[in-house]
Amino acid sequence: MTATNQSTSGSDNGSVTTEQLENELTQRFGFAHFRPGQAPLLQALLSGRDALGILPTGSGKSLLYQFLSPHINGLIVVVSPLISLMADQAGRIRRQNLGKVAVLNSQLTVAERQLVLQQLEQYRFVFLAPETLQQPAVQQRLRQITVGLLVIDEAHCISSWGPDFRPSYLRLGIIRQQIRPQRTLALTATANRRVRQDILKNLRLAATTFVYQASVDRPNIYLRLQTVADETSKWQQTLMLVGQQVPTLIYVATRREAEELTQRLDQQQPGIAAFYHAGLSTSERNQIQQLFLKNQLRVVVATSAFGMGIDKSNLRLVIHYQLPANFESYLQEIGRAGRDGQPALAVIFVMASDQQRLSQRLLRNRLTPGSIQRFFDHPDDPQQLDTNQQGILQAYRQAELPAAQVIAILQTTAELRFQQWQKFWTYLTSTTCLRQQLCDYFDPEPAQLHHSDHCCSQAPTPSLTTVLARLQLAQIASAPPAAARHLRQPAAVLRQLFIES
DNA sequence: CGCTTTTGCCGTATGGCAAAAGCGGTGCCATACT
Repeated sequence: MTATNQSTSGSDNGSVTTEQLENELTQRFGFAHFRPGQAPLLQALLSGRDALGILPTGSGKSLLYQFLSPHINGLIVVVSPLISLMADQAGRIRRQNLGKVAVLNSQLTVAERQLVLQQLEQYRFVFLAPETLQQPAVQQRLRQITVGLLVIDEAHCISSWGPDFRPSYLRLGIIRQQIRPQRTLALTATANRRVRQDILKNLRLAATTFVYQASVDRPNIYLRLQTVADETSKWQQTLMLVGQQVPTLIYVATRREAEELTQRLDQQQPGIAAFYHAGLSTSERNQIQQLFLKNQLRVVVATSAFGMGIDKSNLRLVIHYQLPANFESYLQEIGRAGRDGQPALAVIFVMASDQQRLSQRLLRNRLTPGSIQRFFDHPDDPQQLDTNQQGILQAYRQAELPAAQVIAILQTTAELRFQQWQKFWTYLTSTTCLRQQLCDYFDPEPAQLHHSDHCCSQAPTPSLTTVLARLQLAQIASAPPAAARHLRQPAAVLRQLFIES
């Protein structure tokens, strides 16, 4: 977690001190101190190096490129996975008057898009999706002008979405080499060693790239692994949790499950819950998000569609009613709790029957070597492929990859998904500390841990009721002032709560 | 992959049985329509 290999040549900014940076931070942004990782990443980038930053959710990743703006010649290009994320971040830059900003996506009319492209030099920041970056006209324009900084936001998408969902993510490295940015900054909240290597390799970043990995531990989130015998028991315990009357997010595996669980909750307490999945229209999704953010809706039952870019500070309870696919998803999803630094609870329910059900799901509906080959040989042959599968294969074909290589890529990805799931399952059914395991999985070096009951074998594990009684989630003020987000003592709060007398 | 649920048929009971179906989720972009 320390900055190493300070660059010594090729830059007039190479020797900027943390103190100088902090002065600038206070002057320009009004913060007294950097969050962990911000200063070393800025120093590396100012000295002309490329960088990869793995920083926890809500630790000020966008501040990095905002801060760098006056130190950089040329355009700052930010690659973002979601239109809503682009809109949020562009809006923030506009409100803070940090420079002229453009968003380049399908929400714009053809004329608007052409205008932005024509006047590209006049902007300070441009936000776009990897798909847009693939367009020849966009690439050509970016090659003509100076790109001072290329930012890849949510860079883990390269690894998690690239191979079998959004193949444009796999082409970022090639495009990067063509537009030749002066520096590149990749950012994410979750990346273990394999994902870090995936990101560096796919972006074609050099081995000298500065990598900063912060601890993934979120000490104010109490991790609870709850093994249940059957659906009835899971439902009853969920009712008890929902009875805490705090902002709650419930993750389920399917759209149908989200709707059914919402309906059952609604029968118990009408109006408290809504479901959220990608089958809803954009306006419905926005509406639910807004209600939830404004505390007018207490419970959201969601698929993995809910999360990225949603910044609700006072989420107190995240329930995994069904298991996520791997550690990465789990960490991302529980990470949405307690962003205000106040105590929060993450409960994950595990049933013995989950193992078979979920491994079967992963083994099913896969593209077989036969169907991939057939697609390449006879692209017009309408096989039993869904639109997503067709799109993926089409993209690989357009990238002029031979069928054999596509088969290998998709085979490896599928095997990896299965291994990730098995690994996650092993951990969920072991008796060692979940927090310890999360940190082992993500961190390069052991972090100082803040243990929850699950790991402390010397004491009997308290019941869920006891945990709830200690946490007193409902007593926590729902709307903390902005300053509370910089609070650095959640561990002390927890110690009072858990390590009593 | 193999287990559960639904369907279809029997032929007339409100079952019985076998065969067939069903079984994740994430979002850009385009283009063609009202």
